[in-house]
Amino acid sequence: MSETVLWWLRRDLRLADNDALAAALAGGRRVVPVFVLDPALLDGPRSSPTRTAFLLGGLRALDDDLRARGSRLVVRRGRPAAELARLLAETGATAIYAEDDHSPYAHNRDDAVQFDRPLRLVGSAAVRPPGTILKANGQPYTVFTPFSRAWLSLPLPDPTDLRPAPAALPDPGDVAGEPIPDTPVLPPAVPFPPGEAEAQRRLQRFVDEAIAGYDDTRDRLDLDGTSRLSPYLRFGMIAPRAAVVAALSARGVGPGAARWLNELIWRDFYIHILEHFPHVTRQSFQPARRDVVWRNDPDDFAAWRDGQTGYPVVDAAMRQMAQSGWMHNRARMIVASFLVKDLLIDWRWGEQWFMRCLVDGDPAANNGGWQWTAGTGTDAAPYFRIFNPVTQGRKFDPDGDYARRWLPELAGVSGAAVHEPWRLSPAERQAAGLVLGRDYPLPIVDHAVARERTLAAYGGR
DNA sequence: TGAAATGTTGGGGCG
DNA sequence: ACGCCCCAACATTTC
Repeated sequence: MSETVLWWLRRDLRLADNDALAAALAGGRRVVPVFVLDPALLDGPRSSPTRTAFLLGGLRALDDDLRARGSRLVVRRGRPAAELARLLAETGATAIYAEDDHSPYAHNRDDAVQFDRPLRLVGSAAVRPPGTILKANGQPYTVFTPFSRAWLSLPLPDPTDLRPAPAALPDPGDVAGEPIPDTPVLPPAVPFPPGEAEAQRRLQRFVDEAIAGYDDTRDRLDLDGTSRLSPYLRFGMIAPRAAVVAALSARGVGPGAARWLNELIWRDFYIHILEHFPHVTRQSFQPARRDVVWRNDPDDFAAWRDGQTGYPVVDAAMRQMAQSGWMHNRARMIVASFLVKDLLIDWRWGEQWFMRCLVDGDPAANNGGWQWTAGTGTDAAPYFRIFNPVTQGRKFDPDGDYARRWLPELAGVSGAAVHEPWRLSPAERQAAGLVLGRDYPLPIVDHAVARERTLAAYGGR
């Protein structure tokens, strides 16, 4: 019998362009594909039933893809190191192959895998793994623009660098596993069918239809101008390298492709930041910003969380996330600015709530985004950059369609006036069938007042 | 990957 | 014709 190895999947749920799979297969070995359901992740304080449901759907899709090629997915549950130890004993495997994963939790998890047979980390969840982009003095970048310049100066991938999915896979043999759980169920309102095939279709559709206009429409809340690939990138249902190749190939269509590539470089940037500065999960990247006196009013937090702040663009976005598991990136900045700078609530409260809701919730990107908004992070928005929720709504949802889509109680208010319902005349409110304070809240804070309060709290004056 | 306050300019109304 | 004022539009500064 030929040699056996384990292929341990974590966040690379795909067969195409999977370096770890290719390395496991080298030499014609028997490969046992393994996924370990890790209770520390699935039931932790930062877990999300929606994201778990998406993951389980991805496992099902992967299992189908494996079975179509003569293999199957072995699913176990427990502490990964313990389950892998059992699997090595049961299969006689001589090595474990996995794609490198870079969060602090991932490193601890992988460091616990210490056996007489090696864990070989091949490839990366980043396009360019941490450590490969450093300043001349060997230090990591902490500012995005020079980071991206260095990122782009390295050899760029092209289509020939992408490995096709193997047409056939070896039979993993008789290895015990548990059925893929059927709960939690992905709510029908979540518009992300899991799986590698869907991820590839979306990338293709985005490149064909939307990437040319991405530079103009990416910030529009009311349009479908983004790729909506984030959940798939989060779980590696598509290789980030494949997304980069697609962006590079589309450069001829206009500035949109370069802009989207820039977003993919931001993704790598925050993976690197988390790798080099793991303390950012617990506190501000910038020591000078650790002494902000947060108000942390629980009622304000509840209003924000539930989409009941009285600012329609904020509330629409929070309800979009609660119902669909996803939020437009512009809206993420708006609601984050509102929580941190209008309500003066610790950004970590918002960061955790996002992790509990988002299908694409990812520690690096989520932490980076929150610290950016809070003005506490690398290359962050300055403390005095405070979004005006009305201005943002009028600018990026100019007809009010996004607000009305998620706030049925405002359906009777037409146009951009929906962004400040408290300014409607009594006659207009009556015509819209709207009683403020009953159907929809009055603003929980006056933005102008809140802004002054935050400028003072951040030590501006 | 802001917004508000403040400053400047230039056209038009008007005495 | 001229100065004065108002104010919108734009630019700059400040938070």
